[in-house]
Amino acid sequence: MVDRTSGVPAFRQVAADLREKISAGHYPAGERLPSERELVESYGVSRPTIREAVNVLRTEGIVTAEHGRGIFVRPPSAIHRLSRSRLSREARGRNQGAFLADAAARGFAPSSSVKIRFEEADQRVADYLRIDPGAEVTVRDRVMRANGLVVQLAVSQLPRAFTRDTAIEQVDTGPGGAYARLEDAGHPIGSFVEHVGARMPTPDEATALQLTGGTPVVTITRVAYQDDGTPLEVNDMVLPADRYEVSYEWAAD
Amino acid sequence: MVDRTSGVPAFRQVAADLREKISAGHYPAGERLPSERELVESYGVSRPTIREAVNVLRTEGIVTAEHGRGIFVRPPSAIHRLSRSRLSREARGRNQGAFLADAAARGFAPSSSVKIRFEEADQRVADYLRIDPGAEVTVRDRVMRANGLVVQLAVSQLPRAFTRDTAIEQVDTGPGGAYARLEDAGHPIGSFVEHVGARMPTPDEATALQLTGGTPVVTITRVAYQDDGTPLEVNDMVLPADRYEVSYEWAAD
DNA sequence: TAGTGGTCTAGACCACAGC
DNA sequence: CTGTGGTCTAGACCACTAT
Repeated sequence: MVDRTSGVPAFRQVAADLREKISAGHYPAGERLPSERELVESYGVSRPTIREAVNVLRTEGIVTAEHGRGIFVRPPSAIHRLSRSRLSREARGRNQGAFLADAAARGFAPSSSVKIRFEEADQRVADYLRIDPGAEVTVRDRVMRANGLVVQLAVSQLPRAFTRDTAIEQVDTGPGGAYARLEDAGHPIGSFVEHVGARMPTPDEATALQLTGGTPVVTITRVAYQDDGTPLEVNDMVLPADRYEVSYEWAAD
Repeated sequence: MVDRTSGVPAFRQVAADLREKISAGHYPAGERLPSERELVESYGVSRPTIREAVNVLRTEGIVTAEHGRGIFVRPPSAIHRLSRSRLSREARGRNQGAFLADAAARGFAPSSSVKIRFEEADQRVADYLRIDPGAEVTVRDRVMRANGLVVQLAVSQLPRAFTRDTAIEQVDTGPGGAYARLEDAGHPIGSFVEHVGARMPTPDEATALQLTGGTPVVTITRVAYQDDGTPLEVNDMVLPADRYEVSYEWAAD
């Protein structure tokens, strides 16, 4: 029931009550909540009010609604842990790059599709790569899946001058991935910088990543540098925040 | 106007149309949108439908609603850039710790409030610190502000054995901050690990950080290790995703 | 005081899931 | 077929902002 004198909106009281019941284990993970019409009865408010309360919990990522089935408590997602060691030369030597290294370490079935195109660099990419805006870049647009589920989007851009006549311009970059091909072509990787942020997904990203409710995405922009400091690649990654944790470690200085 | 035959819900059509007008510059950043009642007229739908469309944009962080004033296009936020150099010994030598180093670098007026308490470590913290659950930890609960605006929450926990009789148990830890005091006490910092993720804020966090609409938070769990590998501190930070970008750089290996 | 967003009602019909 | 969530209407009243 709802306290009409408290000044707190009814839908917030309902949301708070359901949130508390969920965290107290009254509705365990995976469990179905009472139907909206049952909640209308038990809280004594109208259905739009119940729906607004449920929307609060959906935006918080606590529940998901399934059309025709009900409202379910969202189980915690399996977390992919990424650490910088995924980019080590040693990992490249063993297999085909960062994503496959993660798959091997965590035992999921990886698959990915790649589209390759050639474009003129926009201002932002040109700044990262220290080339002129409009210079030609090779764009590798990747969708990565784990057990069929899309888990990562990545758009990698490299100056075309570094990729011509290499397998980087092919769908299959071969063992060790694009970084191994850069090294083959006389561009030894010297260092990486990753810029990490988070935001709400665009509608396109939400569709591609099958994001329900209020799940944010983690964005990582990685820049790979040659050992003389020349930028070789900028890679924009988008990951569902509920399925990833990224770790970095370093020695104090 | 809305196409009733397309199968796309009316509120999504309205949201998509407004989104497009905003990104096309028809409504520039900071601009007020037409009022809900005006939108009712121009799209030919009911007010709840308009409100649902506006809620989509609010969840995406594109607009904010201000009671009694209107709906406004959200300007991009000033970004705080954090890099690992904020934790260098050299930065500690210059001032009073990571947050003040950021303030000095970026020229905002920093302020913070600290609450100190002593607790028994929970399982998660005990795992990080490699101590027994229930062992006493010193908890430093900090709220950090830039020009008066809350920009960061941080809860730092250290085994009490390392903090007894040090300024870490005081509100003011002195020059160089808690890490400098640990080093004074014979615990030289050897390395750091940071685990980065993102999620929607809890209601409490949304209030504390004054988050409107669908702004996610970036979470960073930092563990500081002594040079012999002993964990010294675990620090859970919560930052508004629209105001922060965190960077890490390292040499390829 | 007028205009704004915030909340809420009591319905209606549709689309999907599952028996 | 029944029950579920998804969408939508046409109002109503409240609280806040600005003039």
